[in-house]
Amino acid sequence: MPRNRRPQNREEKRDEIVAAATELFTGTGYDETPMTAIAAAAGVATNTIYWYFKDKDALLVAVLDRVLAEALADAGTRTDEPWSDQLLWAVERLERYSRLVTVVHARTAISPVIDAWHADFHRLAEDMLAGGFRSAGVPEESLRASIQIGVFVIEGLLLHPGSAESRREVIDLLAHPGGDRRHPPGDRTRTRSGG
Amino acid sequence: MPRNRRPQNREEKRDEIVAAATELFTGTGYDETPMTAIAAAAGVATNTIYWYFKDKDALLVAVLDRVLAEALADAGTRTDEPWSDQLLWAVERLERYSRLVTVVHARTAISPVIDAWHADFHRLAEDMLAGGFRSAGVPEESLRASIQIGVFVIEGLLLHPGSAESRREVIDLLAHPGGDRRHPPGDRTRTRSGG
DNA sequence: ACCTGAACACCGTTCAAGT
DNA sequence: ACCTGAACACCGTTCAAGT
Repeated sequence: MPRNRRPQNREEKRDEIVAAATELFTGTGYDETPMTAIAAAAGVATNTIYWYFKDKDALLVAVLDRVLAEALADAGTRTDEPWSDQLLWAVERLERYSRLVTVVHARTAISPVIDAWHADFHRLAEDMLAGGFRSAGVPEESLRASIQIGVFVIEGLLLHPGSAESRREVIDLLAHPGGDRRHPPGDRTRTRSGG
Repeated sequence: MPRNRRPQNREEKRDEIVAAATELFTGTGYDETPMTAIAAAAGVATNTIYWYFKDKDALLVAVLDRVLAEALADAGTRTDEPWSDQLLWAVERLERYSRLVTVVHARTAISPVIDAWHADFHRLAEDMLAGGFRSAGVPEESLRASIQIGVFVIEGLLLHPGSAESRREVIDLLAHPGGDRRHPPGDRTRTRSGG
């Protein structure tokens, strides 16, 4: 009996469970998918899931990690595009996970693992936004607030999926708060300064 | 037997149930409070709640209506203050309901009543923000996007309660996106807008 | 180590029965 | 019309028992 056959199967079966949970959590919803459904989709007995994961929240964390890693890998190929295009792409890329966004917020209040993941994710998002805003010329004094607004706007767009047009409008305004540097929808002068 | 004694008691008991649910939903959480706890707090049998409300979601809607009506009544006394102060006040006033905000988002996907309430609420918030942004001199062309950003930022502040300082920063930047009209960091005196 | 059938505790909701 | 005790269906999790 080879020593390392089991461990390999273990990885595979774990992945199958996470894959099934990802599909069900994003498509049907976390509260709406019983553990029995995940088990059935993965082809194991319900309680087998508890061999691989402490509880349903731990499984959710595995799903979140998986989904985030994929998205980051995709994003890696786009770092040379303009700032607002990257933002727009990220929002559209993540929109399919809007149910995960809401459930993370809902469970943050009660599940320490989800809370920790949520905090980590915010740190990551803030770091990425900091780079973008700096490159867009946002002054250092308003950088922190701009980042916060950026995070909230992105979350908002994910939570309330709307038309492509309004998405573009919102991202443009977010990425170039001064009003300049905008790609002209039909060129226009910007109305700045108090009056 | 007086004809109208019963209806009066009915109102009262309904109110007691809603009051108990409000306290428990905001303090403990929606998913975390069983119907039995609400019934116990209101002094009725569990299934009596179902005489007054179709189901738990309908009770949640009653809670939301109650809480929103109170907040709007409070807000009515503040309409003469400057725009960004009103915004800040609203956020701080609503912060105690952050658990309601998350549960509304979570249940919007599955409960038609909650979905309808949520849509109504967004319309209301957008109307109020439209007035504020217009008075702050936001140009008509970027008004729609500004309103959306405003809604997202307010929701974000409610979902992620932070320090008073960062709250103020974010609201200031949101209310005066041009960058002018801001109170200088050291100085506490407010530059009254409009002039 | 890995997997399972059966049971447990809990919860939203319903029902038949009372006044 | 209003209220209730008891039951039902469902779900996350655990346990004792298997390999």
